[in-house]
Amino acid sequence: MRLDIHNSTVPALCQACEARHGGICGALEPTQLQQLGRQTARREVPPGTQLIAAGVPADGYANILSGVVKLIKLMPDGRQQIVGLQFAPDFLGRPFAESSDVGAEAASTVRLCTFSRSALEQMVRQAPALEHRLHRQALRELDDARDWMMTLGQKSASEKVASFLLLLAAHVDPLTGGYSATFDIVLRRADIADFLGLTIETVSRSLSRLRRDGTITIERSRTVTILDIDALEAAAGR
Amino acid sequence: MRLDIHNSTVPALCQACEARHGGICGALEPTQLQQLGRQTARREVPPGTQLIAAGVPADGYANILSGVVKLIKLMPDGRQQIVGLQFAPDFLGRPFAESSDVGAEAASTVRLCTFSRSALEQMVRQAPALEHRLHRQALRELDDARDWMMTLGQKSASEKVASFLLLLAAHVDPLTGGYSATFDIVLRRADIADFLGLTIETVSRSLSRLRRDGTITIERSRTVTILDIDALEAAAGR
DNA sequence: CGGTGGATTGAAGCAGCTCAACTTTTGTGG
DNA sequence: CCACAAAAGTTGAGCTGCTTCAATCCACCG
Repeated sequence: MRLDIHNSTVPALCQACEARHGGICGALEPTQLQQLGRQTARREVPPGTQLIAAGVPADGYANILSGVVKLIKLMPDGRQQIVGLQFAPDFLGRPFAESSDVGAEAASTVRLCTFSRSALEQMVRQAPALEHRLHRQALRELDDARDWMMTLGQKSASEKVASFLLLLAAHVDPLTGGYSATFDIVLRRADIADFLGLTIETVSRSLSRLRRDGTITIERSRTVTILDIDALEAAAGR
Repeated sequence: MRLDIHNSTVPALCQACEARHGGICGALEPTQLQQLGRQTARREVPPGTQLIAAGVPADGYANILSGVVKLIKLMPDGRQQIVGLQFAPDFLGRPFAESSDVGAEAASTVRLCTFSRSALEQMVRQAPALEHRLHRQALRELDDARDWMMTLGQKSASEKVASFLLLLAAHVDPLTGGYSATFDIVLRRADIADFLGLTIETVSRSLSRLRRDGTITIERSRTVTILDIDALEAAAGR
């Protein structure tokens, strides 16, 4: 594997790009990567940065190279729901629409490979496989969204929190396929609450209970170690 | 509009097909429709028919010609969440996957235009615009799913029920773009409860309150008339 | 008619929310 | 490195909205 990664015709940026194989760029030929490479810019943003504003025409798209991005929906009265988390090497943005009704915000320090709407459209025209990749990611996100609907609609508070920890454990490390035993909760308690449809107090109580039960440990409110993965899965309701 | 609908090169089936323009087949040329037409079968199924079983390799795909289809996710302990409703002229099925982890069940009498996996794949190869249509529908469903996550996670019971009525009013009539003033709730109370993450009793109480407030009327527990659309939207939390 | 499945209504219990006090962590300046 | 302030998280106590359990009502159909 990775035989072609040192091919000199692949742009230097893309050679080292973590999104190269898992993300949408894996659909591109070296010459196409070169072309796209000329139109991309790397960006590193601090936590809290607004990446896409809901309802506002977006300036472009991006691949996530590292970090976690929150997708947020807002109600007129200020209530908010986090409708998804995105990790490397996900594609970020809403194709075929002027604007999206979900906002995107960096939950951690996030590194991005950004490009314009027209650059993407140009690449799609030249490489139909690219639209296929985008399509597959959309379907994967749809599956994820429906999974989470199950969590939001049917699970109890403690099941929700356990499910959230499993979600993080499965995604924070883009390289490994399975669960990470130790990882950082990059979200604040308020964000977790908005993701789970709970209050910060209930989230905190549920985490404390998991710790008291010996299922996990938590250091400085951020670093989680899973001590008993079976117990955690059971606590998540499956 | 509809100038080409009587073109004799379009298969008779498709000429009258309600899914023709709004659905994915709108992406096809008459000759392609002819070709697909030879590989499709119409089917009419009664309420309750299992159309797609979760986790089981699906035999094929379909367009919904009329009726309502429930998308259902199940937990090991039997709890279930309806993760979406599909109306004419939606495409039904999960492209690019052997099986889906959501099941599909007819909520009303449903008329379908069915075709095999290979027929679809063949058409996609010949008409890239078809994949584009499928992609757009996936993105629309993703938007819908995220909208509903907001409802599930943040709204109160009565807001959920009002949101559900607005959803139905906007979709039961595939022809009009806006809300229908009068429509049938095709789902049973138990289904509504599974869609909203509530119990049947709470759904019933919320409906009764909307009726008592003069916002809607309900005949024989099934036919709803919206008397005050503004009040209903306000009750839905927007 | 009577019977059956679905819907409504009532009363009591409890899971998660609200309000409030306290603790831990983080950031800043001496 | 410590002192201090601000922000974030935890814990407790009481309250409330939804669920649970149970009785009744209603539409439909042989």
